[in-house]
Amino acid sequence: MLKFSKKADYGLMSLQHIASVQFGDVTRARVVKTKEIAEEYNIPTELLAKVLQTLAKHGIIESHNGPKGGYLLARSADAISIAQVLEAIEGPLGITDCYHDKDGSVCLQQEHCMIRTPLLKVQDSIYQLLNSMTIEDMMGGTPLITVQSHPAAEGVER
Amino acid sequence: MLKFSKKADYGLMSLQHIASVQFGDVTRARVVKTKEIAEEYNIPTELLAKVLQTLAKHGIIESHNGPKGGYLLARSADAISIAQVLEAIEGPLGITDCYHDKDGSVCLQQEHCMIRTPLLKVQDSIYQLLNSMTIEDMMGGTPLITVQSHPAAEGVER
DNA sequence: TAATCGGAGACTGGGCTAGTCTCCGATATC
DNA sequence: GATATCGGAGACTAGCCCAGTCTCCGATTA
Repeated sequence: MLKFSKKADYGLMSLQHIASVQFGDVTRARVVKTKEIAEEYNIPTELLAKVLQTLAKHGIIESHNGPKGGYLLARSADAISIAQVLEAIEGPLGITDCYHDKDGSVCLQQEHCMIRTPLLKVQDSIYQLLNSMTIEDMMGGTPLITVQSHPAAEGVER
Repeated sequence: MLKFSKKADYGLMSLQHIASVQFGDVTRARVVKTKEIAEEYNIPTELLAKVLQTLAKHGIIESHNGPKGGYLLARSADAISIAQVLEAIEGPLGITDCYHDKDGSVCLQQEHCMIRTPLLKVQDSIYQLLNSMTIEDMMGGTPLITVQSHPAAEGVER
C-alpha cells in the first residue's frame, strides 16, 4: 500500500545520479545521457527516457539535444524536493479521490462522510514530509525528519 | 499518487460509523449491520461485507452471526490506529517494492541504488504518522499531528 | 550530410482494483 | 425444529492503469 510507482523510483534514482555527477566532483561535471543511467541501474532505456522527458517538461532537469547532449539539473539538488519529483511523475498528491474531482464525478459517500477532514490533515502531513526532503538529502547525508506524535494516540499497540 | 484504495476508505468510514453508534450515545449502543452502513454511505453491500470480514479477521472488529447479528469494535476507538486499519485491508506498508521481497525477486537496481536508505526513513515517518492517528481522532475531534521540517530543506519553493 | 542525441505518441500485456454472484454456516426466534 | 436473518468465503468478471516496447521525428554537432 501507498507504494511509489517504478517510474517514481527511476526518477529519484536518476536525479540522485545526475546530481552526484554534476555536483559531486566539480572537475568531472558533465551532462548525463539516458543510456548511461539506464545501463548503470538496469532500467529499460525507453521507459527511463519517458521519465526524464517528464521531469524536463516540469522544469526539474534541462535537456540538451544532439551529440554530446543529455540532461542536467535545472537547479541545485537542495532545491528539488521529493514531493516535486513525485508530483511531476505521478500527478497531484491525493490520499483520497474526493480532493480533486476535476470532472463532474461526485463522491457518492460525501453526504455522510465524516472522515474527509481528518484524512485531509493526514495528507497535508505527508505532503510536508515529502516536501521537506530533497535530492541533496539522498546523497549520502542521512535525513533528519521526525514526526511529532499525536499526544492522545500514544501507546496504541501494534 | 499515494492514494488509499476504496476498500480502505470504506473501512475507515465503517469504523468511524460503528464507533459513533457504539460509543457516541450510550443509551443507543448496539451492533451494526453491513447493510445499514452500505445504505447510509452508498457503498456496494457485498464489497463492504468483504472489507468488514477482513477487519474482523484481523481482530479490529467482532462479528456476531444470526438475526440481530452485526459488528462491534473489538477495542476502544482510541486503540485502533489508521495504520492498523490500512495494513489489515491493504497489506503491509511499503513505499517501494524492495522492502518486502518475500519471494526470490531481487531488485535489479540494488547494486547501485543509493536511495534505498533515505526512502526507508520517509516510509517510517509516514508509518508513524498513520499509527499516531486513531479512529477516535476521526470522530469530530481535529487531529493535532504536525510534522517537523527538515532544517536543510526549508524554503524549497513549490 | 550523417551520426547521435532527446521528443513524442501509439501500442500491448499483465496485474490489480472494484464489484458481482452464489452458496454455506451460525444463530435467534417462534 | 423450521425458518429467516445474519456473517463467511471463494469464484468470477470488467475495466483500468502501470510497465515496457516500437517507431518515427526533430535538433544539434562534427
